[in-house]
Parts: sequence; structure tokens; C-alpha cells
Amino acid sequence: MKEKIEILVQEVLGVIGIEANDVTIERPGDSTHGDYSTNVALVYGKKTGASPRELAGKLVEKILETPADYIEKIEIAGAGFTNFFLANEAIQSENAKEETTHITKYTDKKILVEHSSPNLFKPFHIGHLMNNIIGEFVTRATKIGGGSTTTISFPSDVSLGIAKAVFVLLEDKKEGKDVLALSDDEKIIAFGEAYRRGVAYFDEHPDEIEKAKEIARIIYDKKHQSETRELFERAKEINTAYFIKIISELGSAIQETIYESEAGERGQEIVLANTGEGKVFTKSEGAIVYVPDEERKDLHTAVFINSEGYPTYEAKDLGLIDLKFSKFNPDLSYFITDSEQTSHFKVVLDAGAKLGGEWGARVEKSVHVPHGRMLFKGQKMSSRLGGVPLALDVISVVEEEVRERAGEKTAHLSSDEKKKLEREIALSALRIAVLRAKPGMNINFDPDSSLSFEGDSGPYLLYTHARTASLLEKGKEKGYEVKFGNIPAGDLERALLHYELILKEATENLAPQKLVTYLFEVAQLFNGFYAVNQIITENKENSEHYLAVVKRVKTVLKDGLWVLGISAPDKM
RNA sequence: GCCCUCGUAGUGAAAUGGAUAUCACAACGGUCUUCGAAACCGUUAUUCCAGGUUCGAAUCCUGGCGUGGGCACCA
Repeated sequence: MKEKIEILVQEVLGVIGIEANDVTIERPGDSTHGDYSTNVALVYGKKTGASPRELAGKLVEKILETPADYIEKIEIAGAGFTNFFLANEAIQSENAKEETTHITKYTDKKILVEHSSPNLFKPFHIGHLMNNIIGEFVTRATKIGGGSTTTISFPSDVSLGIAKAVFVLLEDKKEGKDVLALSDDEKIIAFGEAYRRGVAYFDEHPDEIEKAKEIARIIYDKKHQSETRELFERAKEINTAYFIKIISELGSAIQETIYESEAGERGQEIVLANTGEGKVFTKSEGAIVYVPDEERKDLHTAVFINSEGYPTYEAKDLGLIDLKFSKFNPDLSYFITDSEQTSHFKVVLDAGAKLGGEWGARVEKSVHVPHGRMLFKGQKMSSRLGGVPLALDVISVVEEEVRERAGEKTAHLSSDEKKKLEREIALSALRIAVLRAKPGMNINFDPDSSLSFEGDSGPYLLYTHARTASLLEKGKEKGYEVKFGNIPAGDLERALLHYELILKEATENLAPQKLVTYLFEVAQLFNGFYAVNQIITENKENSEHYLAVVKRVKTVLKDGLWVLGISAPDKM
């Protein structure tokens, strides 16, 4: 519909003698300004010397010479806006469409999304949760846009930090405390503790650092065989299994893995092959560094290979890009990380672009999606690991809140059903709290306040969806069909009309907040409508028409929530 | 010190350079013997400061103040 009007305006402007290659049709902020609006008269009025309202007048006159059946009326308003009001039938036929998508950016493209990358010796914490929420959105946005999307994670399996953790675990074993003898949950905590203790130990005993370096050499060496190597391998296995379990509990999935150890090797090769006089990388103080161009004030010099000959994070990310493109050859490669890494990636990509060959295109196709921090304010939160709340602990605190608010409403459910529902509602609260804000912003999540459960919240959308499901069920029982009748469209139908366009904007620009805001609007309009109108009555025609509107509301909510990573149950 | 980010009611957020800045929470006042009150209706309240560009600025530019982050061998 938007395209139709766009073409119409463009053609008519051509007849008037204005070559308009930039016609924007938008949804007005206020429904009294019509269903679609254009500002072409303001934009081109000045260029042609006519006043905007005068030009708008001419435009409307010309359009009305050959009236289109889908337009009810056209008005000129404000400084010279041209507002289009759709005919009732046109609104209904848009809302009756089963499936339409206007998304073109991802169609038939191979897409790689890297998110939820764990450090295999640290438990999945609140930062990973944040990362997963954004990553899952990017994954689904590209999928619904027709992309062939592969998810990938980049676990950190080797580093001096991990070697320090292994050192501590070996020392524990000497004292008779075997980490492998603990229960699964305790193991995860113990690994995290060991990481922290290891770092602390060598901060206090810097003279013993050779011990950690020796272990580092062992864990880098895949062929080595020893007690140390064995412990490391077991820990890697256990942590990997834990990671997969958590990801699936979040309703997410990771298909592919590239380990940091692989990327490190590859990165090192690339850097070494491009080091020297007149090349991309240069030697400095025993290390190999990249120095950006003078005028790039936003970039900094970075070490790629340290003076001990090991690849740093920078080289590993360069190697990772190489592995991603050589293995998957994506058309678009997204990677989601905390926004603290923004300047790091700018440097890595800038260096990559200078490597020549395919690298220019690879850098073009690589998109860093940064996210902010989640600040969890709950009073009930206890952190088990040096101040950082664990993902599962955060979720269970939110589930507890859901349970309290549900009260007797879920009493009839079996305990398994109840658990599943509580998880779904809790995750909807968390996901909406994150995705309602622009990516990159920090999020304050407080399960003690109503912000995440009432009004603009995940549970509000789930409740509204369940309400529509219940109505459709009632309609079915009554033997009513679902079809639009001869009843004029109100604000709700006029809002529903725009779903596909909002979805396009939200997915192509990776702007989940646009979709969230829109879903709230639809839910509010529907709930307001519901409060003053009886949907199912003895009047068959009216009921069937209303049910058609309800069905469209349900579809929009269900589909929209899916893109956000949220499953909407029919009952709650 | 340099670079990046953000600054919108008491609080949390929204707004491709567009029309009267939107939504929620909190506060106050209403609505359940009828389709789900995790809901609905009403009241109060908002663009950090100073310049500039523009027909039009929360949005763009310059300067200032403030937040968060980064700045050589951690990831």
C-alpha cells in the first residue's frame, strides 16, 4: 500500500513537471492526519518557487483527476503536508492478508550471526544474557527477512587467565579437593571461582608467573599428554555442555563454533605474513602492532602479537574473521558484543581493510552490533561470583516474581506446565526490558518494580495475546466464522495496517525498539477496544467482523514477539 | 589528557530533520454478578546549558557541563 501511494505521488509530480526521485511516504504520528502522509510539497515547494500549500493543492487536484478506489480522501494540512485516508475496503484487505513481507535486505542472503560467546571457565552471567537477547533478535530478524542464517559462537578456551585457573585447580587437587568430584552445578561455580582465584593469586605472587605460563603452553598444545592437559580437557567439556544447556533454556540455539585457540593460530599467521617495512603491521618494543593513519583520531595503536610471541585479542579477532569467511563465506556477518569493545573492533577492521585481496569486501560485510550493560537492581539478588549475577540466578529471581504476581491464576496447571509458563513469562519480561530500548543503551532491570510486569512489559503483551486466543476459541465454540464485515475501521484497524512496514524498519535497521513500541500500541488499542465493546454477541455479522480484527491482532502479536525471541502461549 | 557514547516528566523508555514531543511506572481519583482486572478510564508532570544551520531541531554543526566506556602487550 505504501508503495502504491509512493508511485502515485511520484507519477503525479512528474505530470506537474517535478522530477522527484526522493518521495517519502510515512505513517503520521497522529491518526487524525490520515493513514499515510507525504511532505513532498514542503521539500519541492522551495525548489520550484511555489509555496508548499500551493504545490500540495496542485498535487491533490491532479491525483483526484483519476481517482483511485483505495483512497477515501486526501487532505492538505499544517505547513503543506498531504495526508491520505484509505478506504475501508483497502484497510480490511490489508488486514486480511495472511502473510506479507516487505523486507528485502536479507532475502536470499547467507548470514552469519555470532553471539553468546562464553569464556569456558566462567559461568554464563548477566552480560551473556544481554548478549543473547540482542543476538537472538538479530538472528530472527534476518531469518524472517528471508536470510539463510547461521548462528555461531566463539568460546574462549585458551588464555593465560585460563591457565591460572587450571593452576589453582591442580593445587586444590594436591590438597585433596578434586573439582571433578563435585556435582555439576557446583563444578561450574568452582571453575568460575578458580578463574577469579587464579588471577588474584598471580597478582599477589608475580614472581611465580612462569608456572602459569608453563600451563598455558600445555593447554595451547593439543598433542600434549599429562594430568594438566587432562584436567583442562575435562573442564572444557563440562563447560561446553553447560553452555549448550543454558542457551537452550533461553530458547536460543547456536549451530557452529569456532574456538579462540583456532582463531589465535590463524590470526598469528596472518599478522606475521603482513609484518615489516611498508606492510600493515610493524614491530615495536618486541611486540607486533598496528598503527592507524594519523587522521583517524578515533583509532588507537594496538598490539596484535605480544612480546612473548602470543596472539592477542586483536590477532584472534582478525583470525576469526578469516575463519568465518573461509568457512561460511557470508554475505553479511554480524557479531554481537558489549559496547566496551567498540573501539577494539574499529581498529581490527581498519587493519583488516588494509590487508588487500578479499579483505576489503570482508570488512564491508562485517557488522559489529554493540550492546549496553544490564544493571540488575533486585533486592533479592545474591551474587555468587564476585559481584556478577549469573544468568540462571537472574532468571530464577524473575520467575519468583512472576509466581507471586500469578497467585492463584496458575493453580490449575500441573507443576511442569507451571514451570514452563513461569519461564516463558520471566523471559518475556527480560527480553522486552532489553529490546524496548535502542541497542547499545544500558538497561536497568528491577524485578521489584512494576516496570517490567505491568503496562509496557513482556507479560502485558503475553496477556493480551492470550486474551485474543481465548476470544477466538469462544468464537469457534459459538460456530462463528472469522471475516470482515461492513463496519468502518477504527484506530485499531488503522494501526494494524502498518505491521509489515514497522517490521521492515525494525529488522533492516536492527531497531527492535520500533517493533516493541508498535506492539505496545496495538495491544493498548486492542485492550481499550475490548473494554468498551462486547466482541462476541448474538449479532453474528458484528461478532464475525470483530473476530477478524482479533485474529489480526493475535497474528501481529505472535509474529512480532517471535522476532523478539519471545514465545507467546495461548493461555497464561 | 585524547577518542567514542549517551543526556527527554519524580522513575524507566520512544520519536527516517516534520504537524500539539509519545508510552509506561510511581502519585491521586474511578471501573469486576456479562467474552481473561497480569486489564480499562481520568488528573498532574518532560527535551542539560549557550550559540548556529533550516520553512521546520530532542534529532544536524560549534562550544560548555554531566554520564558510561575505551586509549600497547587481559578478553
